[in-house]
Amino acid sequence: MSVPLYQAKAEFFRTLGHPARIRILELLAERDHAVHELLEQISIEPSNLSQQLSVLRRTSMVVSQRRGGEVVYSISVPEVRDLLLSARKILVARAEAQSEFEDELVNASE
Amino acid sequence: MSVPLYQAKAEFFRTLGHPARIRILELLAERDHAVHELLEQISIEPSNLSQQLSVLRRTSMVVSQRRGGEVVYSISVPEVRDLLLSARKILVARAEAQSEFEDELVNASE
DNA sequence: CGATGACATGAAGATATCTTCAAGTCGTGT
DNA sequence: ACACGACTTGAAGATATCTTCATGTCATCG
Repeated sequence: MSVPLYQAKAEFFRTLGHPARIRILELLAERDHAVHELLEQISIEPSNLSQQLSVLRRTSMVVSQRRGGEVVYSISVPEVRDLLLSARKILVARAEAQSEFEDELVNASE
Repeated sequence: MSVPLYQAKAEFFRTLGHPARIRILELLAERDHAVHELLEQISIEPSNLSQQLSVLRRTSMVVSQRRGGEVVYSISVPEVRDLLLSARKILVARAEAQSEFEDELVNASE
């Protein structure tokens, strides 16, 4: 392997590390979207969206195809869906742990 | 929720977006480690390791406890293990898809 | 053909993240 | 009390990432 696995993993996670890109992937996880459809859902400048799509393309997370006047994007790696779900679970678990801790502070009885 | 979920997710993935932090989490996924033990496995300056540990602490991915002369770190959210596994699977799938594509180019018969 | 809508690209300033260095804290053994 | 090992912290320069603006491409429609 040319690039160590842990470095590839880091790069992979880094491409997920942007709110717009997360939203894009979540929308594409539901169904394919044309760029102008994404634009309706995500409040971001068109050229910025294009940039974000280009980093997702570069890292092979999505693929695009021209369909008449529009360009349609789809998720290339369906497993990304599971990953987003895992992340959600962890965030929820972490949030709960956090609020338990706050509860302990409030009921300073334990 | 104060911060939209997709933004929290992005932050979460961003903290995974660094080779050293991935290595730390992988080591901690096996078992707890003292800082000097991590230092043996990861080629990085002590102060840099400390910085990376501090971002993992800040985002509640790990917790630390002093034990005598040393500081022992552990994973706070066990589900991180699954996440790293998912990531590995995706990377492998993506790598395979990539090499299939290269094969098609070579055997330009299809 | 010319105009228009839908996207992509390049460049540049603003912002965030990395890495390293110097200094500081906290226990332990002497 | 002192020195030393194990870590942490703050600051600063180097590097990477974001956002925006100006411009360019491509297909369709009149």
